[in-house]
Amino acid sequence: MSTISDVAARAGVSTATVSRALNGKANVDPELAARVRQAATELGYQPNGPARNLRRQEAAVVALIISDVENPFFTAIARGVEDVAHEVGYSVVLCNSDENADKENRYIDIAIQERVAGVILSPSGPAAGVAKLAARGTAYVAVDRPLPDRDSDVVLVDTRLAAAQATAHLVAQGYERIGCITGPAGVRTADDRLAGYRDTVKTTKNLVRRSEYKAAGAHRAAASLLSQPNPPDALLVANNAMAVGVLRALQELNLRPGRDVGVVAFDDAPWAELLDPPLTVVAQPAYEIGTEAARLLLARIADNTRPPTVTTLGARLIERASSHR
Amino acid sequence: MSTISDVAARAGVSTATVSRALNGKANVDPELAARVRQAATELGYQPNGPARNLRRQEAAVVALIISDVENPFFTAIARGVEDVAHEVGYSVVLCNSDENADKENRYIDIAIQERVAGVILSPSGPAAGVAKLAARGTAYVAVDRPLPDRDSDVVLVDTRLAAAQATAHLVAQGYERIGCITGPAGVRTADDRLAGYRDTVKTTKNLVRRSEYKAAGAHRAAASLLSQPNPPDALLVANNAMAVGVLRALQELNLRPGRDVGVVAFDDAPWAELLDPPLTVVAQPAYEIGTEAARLLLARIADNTRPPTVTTLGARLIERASSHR
DNA sequence: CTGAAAGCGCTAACAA
DNA sequence: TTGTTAGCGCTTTCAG
Repeated sequence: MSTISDVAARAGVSTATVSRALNGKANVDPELAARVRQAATELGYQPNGPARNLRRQEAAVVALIISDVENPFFTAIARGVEDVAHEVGYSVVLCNSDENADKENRYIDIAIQERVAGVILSPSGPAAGVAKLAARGTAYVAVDRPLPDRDSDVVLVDTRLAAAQATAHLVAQGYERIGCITGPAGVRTADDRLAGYRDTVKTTKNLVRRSEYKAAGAHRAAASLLSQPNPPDALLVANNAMAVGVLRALQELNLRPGRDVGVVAFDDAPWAELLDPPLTVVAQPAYEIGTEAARLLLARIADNTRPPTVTTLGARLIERASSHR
Repeated sequence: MSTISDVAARAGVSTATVSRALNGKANVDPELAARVRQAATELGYQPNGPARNLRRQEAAVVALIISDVENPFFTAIARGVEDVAHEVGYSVVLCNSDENADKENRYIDIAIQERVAGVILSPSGPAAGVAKLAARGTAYVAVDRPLPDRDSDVVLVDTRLAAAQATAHLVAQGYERIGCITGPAGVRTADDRLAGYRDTVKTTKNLVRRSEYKAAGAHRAAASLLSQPNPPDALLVANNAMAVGVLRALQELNLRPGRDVGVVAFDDAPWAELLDPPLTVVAQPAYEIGTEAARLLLARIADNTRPPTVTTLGARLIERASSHR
């Protein structure tokens, strides 16, 4: 593995000149620069990242810590982040925290140790790790959920409003006992979606269930809700994975979405239209969350003293037949 | 940001001792070690990764370069890799090459520059970048597709056999003009799936289409196939995203899967069962591909002289109604 | 068992 | 414009 001094020797210049030439710094004689580049190519020179990062005290890398790699909502965010970061020469590393505070903290530690320039994360709860980022002055921004007890840049979706509108849509369609299946208490998006639902239907009845943001939990929740003496005739479901569980429960009970039980779920998916009946969804602007978060992070890397901002994006109800009688 | 010398000073020992204590090396007085750990905690010491990696000439990180973060097949692989790597103290960084040779090469360069211990990748073609890994002696293993012109450890699925079996299943169900929609020529999985199809149905008719491994391309392909004078009565579809496009085309033409056109697609998905009729699929053992690849990579990191191995896993046909008349 | 010190490869003062 | 040189923070001989 050749080093900068090999290149310098071959080009007949000093290592400083090689460094300057290869990093496109001004004030290098074009002819020397050419010689340096040639020597570098001939040797197959690859700069030593750790050495560079050690010297610069920072790596041109941003870490993106998301709570579920298998959730298309988060992977779409990842694309948004990547596209913006790459434009300005940053690499993105994706870390999967799996909704698990330990893993999240572990990845935050790694990010700190590797001296990444910044971190974007979807916090899985009141994360102790984030305090470390703040303490070290590492730039970070939260997406999808705000950080409790901490103000930072954050990019959110107005999910409470979206939930309220989705519920209103079900009301408008003539459903009368609307239930809600949402995520765990304490997870902000789960609480907000429930709050939006309650903004629209004031009900004291037992029409709400919570579970993990997963299909299995939602399946149980739906089964329990629908087997009650006085079951709901419509359901607001708080994410995509949960929708799968709910729809499966409906199938098992021989209930047809739309006709028997109106269904609206958060997050659009390519297959939502393929269902019979097609699934009504609240589409969140995931890609834009990513691009916006990346832009904020870059701005904060450049200047960590700027006041924290809250960016709220809107969601869009896409009406399909699962919410029509 | 405190350094190892801060810790050393506070514990009243040398930096060498701190290093030894914190890295769990033998031969450190337990009492000193305790003092060191305490000092480290009090200072919130986080080792400087770049410095450590520079010195060690290697980072305890493996890079996973996949061709599509939004494809559940690859994210399942990612989980497999993570689970194995974490067990032995390696971190995993996920890079999304987007089926794009430039991005892939770029990520390979980054992996080399950052001196990662190894690379797992799903090659998007004859990648020049891989030669650099080999030249540098960085361990790597290919998943899903072998590397042309290069023998390395590789973890594959016997996708040709699986395609042949899936096609045979369609034949057994009484379909008589079976078509195939597969990925781009030159992509090994696409070619293999087509070959498996041809192993079963010897046809000279115009029943094959290729497109990107995406919904849009498959949609066009299906539309073109089905609007022929003598259209197919069944379709083998080479991946999950494509299945979405094909099913959409069927919907538009008012053709019902199973009854009108038999459909089998590669890759299972949680929503496959929700469709009406449910989708018959060839389920690939994605998670196991990941765990196996990680194990091979670890072995190769330990000993790069071992002969390359080819691991082939089987796929499983899951029969559902879309392939029943 | 512990400490002193060299040096990994690079960049950025500082000099020339 | 170019070169010389001093570290960045860590691990690891080598002495003690």
